[in-house]
Amino acid sequence: MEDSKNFFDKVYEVARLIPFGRVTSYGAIAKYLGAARSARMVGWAMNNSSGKEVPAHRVVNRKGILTGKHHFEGTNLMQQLLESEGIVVIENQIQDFETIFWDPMKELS
DNA sequence: CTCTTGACTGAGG
DNA sequence: GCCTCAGCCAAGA
Repeated sequence: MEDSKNFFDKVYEVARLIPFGRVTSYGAIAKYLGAARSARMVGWAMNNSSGKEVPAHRVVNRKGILTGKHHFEGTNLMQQLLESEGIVVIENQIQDFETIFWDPMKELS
């Protein structure tokens, strides 16, 4: 957290700070890190985070769609993880997204 | 070095 | 609300 050697490391830390039953977007993380235009890099970091303890399933795109579910093992693993936290997911899209949305800019400011 | 791909986003029609 | 286009930057071929 302190060093923040790599952009990726920051992404991992923020992702780990996401509270239970909450979700955030790639852009929110990127913006919090000062790279608002680098949302793709957040996604790339998540891809590299495979095998780590990063709750990537809590990170979705700005629409609340599980765009990254394809990167998980099963076809519905990501959805199951979210549902396990009380999040309702229909057709790969999070319901009440705005309600459970966790903005690091507001929560961590 | 150049080109393509990608877990994205905002603006414009 | 939807679709399309452009910008963004890192990694791999």
